[in-house]
Amino acid sequence: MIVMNIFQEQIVRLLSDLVPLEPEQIKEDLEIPPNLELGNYAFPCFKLAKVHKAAPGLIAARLAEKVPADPLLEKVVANGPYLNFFLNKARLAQHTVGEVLQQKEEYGKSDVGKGRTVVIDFSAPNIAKPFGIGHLRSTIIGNSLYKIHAALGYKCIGINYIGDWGTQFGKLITAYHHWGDEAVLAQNPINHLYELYVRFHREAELDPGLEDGARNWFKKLEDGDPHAVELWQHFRDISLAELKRVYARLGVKFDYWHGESFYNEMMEDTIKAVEESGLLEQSQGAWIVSLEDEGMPPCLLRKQDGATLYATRDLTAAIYRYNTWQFAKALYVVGVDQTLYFRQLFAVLKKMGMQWVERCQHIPFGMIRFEGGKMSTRQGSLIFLDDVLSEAIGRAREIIAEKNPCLPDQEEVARQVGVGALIFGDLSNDRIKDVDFSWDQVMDFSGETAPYIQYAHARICSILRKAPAEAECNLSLLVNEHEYALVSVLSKFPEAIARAGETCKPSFVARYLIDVAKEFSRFYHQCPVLNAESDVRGARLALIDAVRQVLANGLSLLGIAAPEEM
RNA sequence: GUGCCCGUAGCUCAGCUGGAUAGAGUGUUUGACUACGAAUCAAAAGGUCGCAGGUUCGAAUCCUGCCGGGCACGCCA
Repeated sequence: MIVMNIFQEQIVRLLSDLVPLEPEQIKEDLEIPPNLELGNYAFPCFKLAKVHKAAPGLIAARLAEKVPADPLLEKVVANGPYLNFFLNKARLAQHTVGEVLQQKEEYGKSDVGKGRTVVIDFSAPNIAKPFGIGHLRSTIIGNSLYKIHAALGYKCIGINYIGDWGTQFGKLITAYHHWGDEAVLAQNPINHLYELYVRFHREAELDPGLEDGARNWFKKLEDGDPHAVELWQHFRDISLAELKRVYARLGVKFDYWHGESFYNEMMEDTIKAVEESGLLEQSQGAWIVSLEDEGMPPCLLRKQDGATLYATRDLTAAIYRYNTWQFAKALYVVGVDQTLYFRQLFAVLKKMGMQWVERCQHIPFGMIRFEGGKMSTRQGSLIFLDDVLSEAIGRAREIIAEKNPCLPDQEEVARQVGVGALIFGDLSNDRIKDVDFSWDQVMDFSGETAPYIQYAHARICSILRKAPAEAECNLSLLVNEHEYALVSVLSKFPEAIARAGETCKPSFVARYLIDVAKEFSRFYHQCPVLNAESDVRGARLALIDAVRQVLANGLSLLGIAAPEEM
């Protein structure tokens, strides 16, 4: 619990006068009961029971007697071994709704990261391959982490470390020489490159000589062979153009497009630095850094033919990034399958004396599989992101045509809803879990989904169009069961963001938004707003305006739009 | 083979870093559009939290072992 509101602070203050524990400890122990009927906060008395050698229930009962009356609290009661705090509902409503409406877009943010920079490496698709849904995960998790850290006050640097260098380009050049067609390439560049890539791997199984050809061409590329460079440049340009189109559809932006090739000129310096630290050794013709003492396989920096590897470039990139930004954190949003690789990379940096390696963190996520199998670009069993987006948007378009045919700007709203559903489907679960791609799930817009949250938002907007919230209203009227539940959940937004940032798990924000939308939907069905008696109506308008604001702020942290109508 | 990760309702998943009767969604059954948008709400039914030990006042959560699944393990990225 790194963020406390004034109510929590007051409870800690009151308790620290009564209990032989440090405020920090009380803060730690303070918990949220399973449901609101048990109160807003609870203090378990088990630890005190040991100190006082008395039953926890007895201690709770004694404490309940001693806690002085406080305007922020409605009551404090002992319930078994717990001391339960019920907040003053009127004060909670005034404070929470007032704060949201005053801070607007700023509500939920904090400044814990003030003055610190976080570098986020995400998306990083392999150019020369179509953008599959595998890269989607890195893209949307990274995008959300960017926004969450920004909300926590960090200066964020988003880098798209595109895979525009490496042996794969040797493969592509080789394949192009064998089966490439300039006309087809001009007409449908991405598809043609994909076909070449798949064909290369199919044929290479029968003819291992192709792999040698590929390694050769990559070596030539690194040595600056004009023909190789020209082809590489061409493949890179057309792939980049395609990528930008996909990012626009997704609504994702980067501060830097420093791909692997960006670091080419610096790589010799890196290898020299490794050598100077006495780490570089030759083994079976390749140049490596041994990590035997760490219980890991060695890290390869140069192949037998002298060409560089992924690790060489990543090492270079890390050093460049630290020298450029002096980051407080560097996050690598990359799949779990590369866990060992990152441990190796960080171990080498550490051996080189780069103390800042402690600030580097691999943010892993589970694999996407399709019908039980791992998706593989090589085998061509890839699902194209573009197709997934089109299907999701198409589904949204259909539903709009059916339910809201007069909606203006239908195409854009369909994009917001369809893409939102896709993003939310991914971010709402713990990123470490593998996901089974299913079209059913992509097409399902009911239940715990982005459209559910967007729908709540749109309904609020619809009410507010009929009667805008007014500045003057009596928020202390918001004390019935549903209003209270809604106010309580609104007050927890800052904590949800803080937790998401701390753990680098956007799912905490996603889950939180479901709670808010669900609580709003209940309220909506039980409590009339427009037809309520005048004072209550004013207060409820303010309440739903606050809900609208929190939903919009939260969706934006996930990279999801909040349309006013849908 | 070794290491890391995962295993909660038919299915997909939450479970706030050890606490109060294990929660949602989906699917099934049923009810609600003559109140502000039914992409909604309400209700029923559904679980030996993989198995076995251990630590603890207290374990889905921590430790150990086993079972099942995934991933990784030198010239790909």
